[in-house]
Amino acid sequence: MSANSKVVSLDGIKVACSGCSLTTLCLPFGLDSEDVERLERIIKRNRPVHRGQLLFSPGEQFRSLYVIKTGAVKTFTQTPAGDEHVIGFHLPGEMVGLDAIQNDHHGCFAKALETTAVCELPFDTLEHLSATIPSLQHQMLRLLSREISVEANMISLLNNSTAEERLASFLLSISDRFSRRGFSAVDFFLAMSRQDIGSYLGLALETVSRLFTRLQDHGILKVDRKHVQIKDLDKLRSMLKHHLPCHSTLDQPS
Amino acid sequence: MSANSKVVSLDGIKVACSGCSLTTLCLPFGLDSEDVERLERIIKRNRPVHRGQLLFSPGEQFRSLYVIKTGAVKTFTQTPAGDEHVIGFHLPGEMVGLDAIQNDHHGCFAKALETTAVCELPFDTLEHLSATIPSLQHQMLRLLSREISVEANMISLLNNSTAEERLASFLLSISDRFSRRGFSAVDFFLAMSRQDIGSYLGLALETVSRLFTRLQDHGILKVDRKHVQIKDLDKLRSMLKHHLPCHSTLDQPS
DNA sequence: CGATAATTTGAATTAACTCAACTGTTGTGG
DNA sequence: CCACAACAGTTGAGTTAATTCAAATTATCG
Repeated sequence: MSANSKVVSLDGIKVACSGCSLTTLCLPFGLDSEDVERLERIIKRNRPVHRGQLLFSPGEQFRSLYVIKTGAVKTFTQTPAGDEHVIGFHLPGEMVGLDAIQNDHHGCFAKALETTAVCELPFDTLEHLSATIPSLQHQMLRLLSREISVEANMISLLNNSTAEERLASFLLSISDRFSRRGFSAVDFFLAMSRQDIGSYLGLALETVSRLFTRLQDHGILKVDRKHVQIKDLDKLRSMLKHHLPCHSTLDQPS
Repeated sequence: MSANSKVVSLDGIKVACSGCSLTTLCLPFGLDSEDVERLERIIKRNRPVHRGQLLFSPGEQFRSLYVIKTGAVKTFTQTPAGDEHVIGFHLPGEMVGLDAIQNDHHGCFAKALETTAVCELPFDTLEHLSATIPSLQHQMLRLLSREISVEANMISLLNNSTAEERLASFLLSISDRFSRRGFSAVDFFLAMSRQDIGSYLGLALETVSRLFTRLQDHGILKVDRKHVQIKDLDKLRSMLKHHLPCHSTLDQPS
């Protein structure tokens, strides 16, 4: 609502992708330093988004893609009754808003789960730049394609897995994404509530809670509210080895 | 396996997007006639794919995207135990293989459900062409983005709907896609088996069968094996009005 | 025409859900 | 700074939608 007038000082400040720890996980991947510089120039630095604040809402005109720099964001829809349906969680290095390219309008909410810094990429400018930087165009297509693969995997998980396998898969995904960022793969804080996890995995929040307890009883996890420690990563992994596809396309770098 | 040597006569034959009834549903949408001509020149005409034949398999090098011209294709993965997990069904005007851009390798099988004609788009050439035709680049991004939206909708469906709502949604999707192609929205043949539908919707094949019977008993459908007639479209639609998101992004043209 | 595969239908089972009560945590205003 | 309200999480008990297993029936294809 309120305009950016109070933070003009931040506007136009050059964003340094080149110095960013996310550079190999993010859009600049595969670009040479000159092209990264051209990309940097179109990125808007935004003021941090605080817990509970929205990046965008359904129906809003699509102008920009957002890359999470720090923090965490959930995307979700809402029913007329007011129930939230969580679509996904977005961690540093991950892009939000890709579904809106389709028809120029956002189709979901994006809400910060904690204080979050984002890079804003005005899409029309990004598209123009893509046409002149082949590796950027390629990287854009890869990112979209990757999102399709990730979602296809999610569909497969929802179709073919028990509640326990879903939670195991979720925790391994979070673990993997944290570890790529250089954080611990076995000790982290979840930014989202049990309700959010349940909504995302198609489970009742009570089921999620019970599963955390059960995994802790089995010595696989140590759970203290949002603080999760994986005590037996191999056992957690073995929980979803069963009906996994032969050729898994996931877990490819960048 | 066998090379194209027996059908060289078909190779290099110009594919006429301009005369194709799918042109407004397909990649050429939004391109002017000159650009459509440039696109046509890179499309390979392939010999028809017969029922049961594969377009590609997991692990195979990604070279081309495919657009279904006529017929139907299912994409699926396979577990070590040999169980199929259906990811999606692809009807005329729809593209297959978008998930493989990500890492240059296919991650699933694509199998013809009936005799199917496809347009093959060599991806590296398509990418080069995109860089010089802004509207083609835009259309590519839109197509990928659309796929993301469709999959997000599927995730929401699997997370929040009963078996009955899933089947209703599936039938309405098929109906919609047929009607866009100029075919009847209320009278069509399903190319896929009950097993395939069940796998796609995360249901046991017996459940799918029972639901068809129940919808027929309620006067909503007339089902004779693969032949489905929708007798009460409004009632079918009302079955999934309940926990639908407020702002649905789906059902946008092209 | 016969064999194999696909579909339908029935009966019993179960994983996850809903409802409900309770506990612990967090943040806010007096 | 504490009290209390609102929220988030845990645990228990009973219910149910969809499953699995089983059997019968109907297509389809060589």
